[in-house]
Amino acid sequence: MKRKVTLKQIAKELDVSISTVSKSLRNSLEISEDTRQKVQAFAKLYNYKPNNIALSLKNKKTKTICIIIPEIIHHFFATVISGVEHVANENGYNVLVCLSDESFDKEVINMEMLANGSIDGFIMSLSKETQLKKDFHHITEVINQGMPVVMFDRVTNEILCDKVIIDDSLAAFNATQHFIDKGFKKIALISTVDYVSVGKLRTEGYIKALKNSDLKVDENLILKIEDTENFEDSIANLLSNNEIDAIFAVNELFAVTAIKIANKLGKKVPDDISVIGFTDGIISKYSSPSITTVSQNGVKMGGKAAKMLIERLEADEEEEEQYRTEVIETELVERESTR
Amino acid sequence: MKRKVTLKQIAKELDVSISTVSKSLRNSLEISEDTRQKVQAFAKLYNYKPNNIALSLKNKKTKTICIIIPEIIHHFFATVISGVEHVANENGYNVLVCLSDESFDKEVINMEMLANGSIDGFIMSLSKETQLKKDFHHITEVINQGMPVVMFDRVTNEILCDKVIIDDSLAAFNATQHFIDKGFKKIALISTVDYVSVGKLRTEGYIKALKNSDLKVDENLILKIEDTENFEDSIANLLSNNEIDAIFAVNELFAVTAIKIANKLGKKVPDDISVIGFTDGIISKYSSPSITTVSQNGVKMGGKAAKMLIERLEADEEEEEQYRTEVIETELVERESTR
DNA sequence: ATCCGATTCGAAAACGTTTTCGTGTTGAAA
DNA sequence: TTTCAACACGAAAACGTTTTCGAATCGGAT
Repeated sequence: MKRKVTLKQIAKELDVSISTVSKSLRNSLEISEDTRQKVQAFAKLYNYKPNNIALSLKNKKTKTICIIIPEIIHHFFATVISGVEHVANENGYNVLVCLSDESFDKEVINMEMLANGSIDGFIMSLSKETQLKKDFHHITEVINQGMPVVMFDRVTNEILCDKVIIDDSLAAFNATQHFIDKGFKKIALISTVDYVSVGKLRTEGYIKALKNSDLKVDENLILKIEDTENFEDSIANLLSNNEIDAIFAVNELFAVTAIKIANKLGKKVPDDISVIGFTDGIISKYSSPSITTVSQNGVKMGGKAAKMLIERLEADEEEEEQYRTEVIETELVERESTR
Repeated sequence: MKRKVTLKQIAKELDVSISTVSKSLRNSLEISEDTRQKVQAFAKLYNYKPNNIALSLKNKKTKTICIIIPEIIHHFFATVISGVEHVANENGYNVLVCLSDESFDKEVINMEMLANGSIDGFIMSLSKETQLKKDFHHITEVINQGMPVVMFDRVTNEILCDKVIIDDSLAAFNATQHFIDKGFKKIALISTVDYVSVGKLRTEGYIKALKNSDLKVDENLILKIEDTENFEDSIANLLSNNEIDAIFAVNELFAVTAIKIANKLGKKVPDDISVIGFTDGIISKYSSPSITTVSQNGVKMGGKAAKMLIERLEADEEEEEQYRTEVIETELVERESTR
């Protein structure tokens, strides 16, 4: 086992100074051709690689960014990481992944733990608990220390920073409008409780579309699911309403579960009921019938977020103070669950 | 914006030495009660947190581990990360995620880039290309430098290190045996090409089960899918054989696709054909019919891998040279795709 | 007054870099 | 021979810690 070789060791071995070794390896003209060659050959032989930690300490840059997400088992978040990772890698950055598990405390601990020089910046999506508590002091603190933060998907207006979002309201509006255009009359909504920002926005879009077409907004057709809830029963209850001819669900899970329960209740999808989901993930693609869905391009979102963060990191120091909010386009992917 | 405060600044401000500040904060008895209080109060006021990079340099420990996986959009790998992250966090470690994208080069680059002090150890699953090339020099090199590596799932015998695997062969054997026990005669296999280690092992288990029950191994019932292939047609071709009454697929995707194609060909699952998949992921759970599958507990695998790595990191220096291979149990989860 | 032990603190090294600045040597020009 | 630039290299600081060791001060005991 040969330990990593350092500048000091090379210097000692070749009987020159550390500075000479360093300069030689960076091909400084200050050093004679002879010495440079000698040092470089020796370094190559011993497979010298500069110690990243030492460099980080010196440069005050770690070339590492951290992404904090509520859950990784969510396909959407996995795609976001993928996008972040690729853009980061292209720019010579590494990606530290932290999971908040939808917990406020874990989010805070993670941020505080890493804000001490370990990383250069954050990309994050708020945990449900944080959204519920509306306590963002940990984020403000980090930003005040001069560390850039980019929020995506689950964001808040209370923090000023770069953001990457989709227009949840518009996307929901379009999905609902799609139903309306096809002549559906009783369009149900399966959403989350309102403190989840995206759930709220999607609900708003749904309502706006209905109102826009002078359709009645029927509270009985709107189901808002609590996080801890066993939602199968709630959905079954909703679907016992035989008038419903279309369902807009704010995520994949709700959509596929609705289809499953509809089947159990003897209703065929899409013949008796049409279903549109949200988030174009694995489930929508591979369930049968495959599910028409609002596609939310996670890879693109992550890539954009990483790009914004890195640009800010490499900007000439506080030059552009302007924060931007990028909107990623969504698209309705039509599949078998609608007719 | 207030920048991070350092020991030096505190020392200057309070007109004591850096050492005194450091010791005070660590509550050393060497320092008088008075001074300690004063320093601690000041540090708290200015929200002092030691710089992690400086600590890493000093301690030669980063408290960061890296997990290299081929793909993150794979639900299984996402669950593994989840397991790794949680165990790591419990032990005060952070997790750096690297994606090889199934590419040998990216795997090598990632490892070389991080083996220079950035992290304390690796957890990894081989990329397909690496398995194909059988070139593991980058891994040996890292291990030779004294950096521990734990491999999981896609491992190789050519590297000596800790490993976490499932008994792929046994799991496939059991799945196939399950079919045999139920009286199925024409059991098809949808596998990957042999250089993917798990594909090969699962194929072996399938064959072993058949032979064990004196059933003929019919090459026409075995489909080995190339990575780049458009496999839908191949599966359709396989299923045109009307004798087939059961299918064992080595992953979720093959299983769900087989079901879809069977449906198109007018065959009902499970009435006409039973299907067992591999990897208990989202697809198996939420497709209809839901898919009977060999459950491979990714969270447990990741957790175990992280535990093994951390134990080795914190062992009293080269004490236990013994490498271990842990086998995570699999389990057949029966759902609607089998009768 | 002297000595000794305890108490309290600071200087400095160490981790591995990069970079600035200074210094010594060489050669050629005066 | 002197002078000066060019050349080649080294010392040291800096990044932010921790820790070892030495030193100063003080009180009490002799």
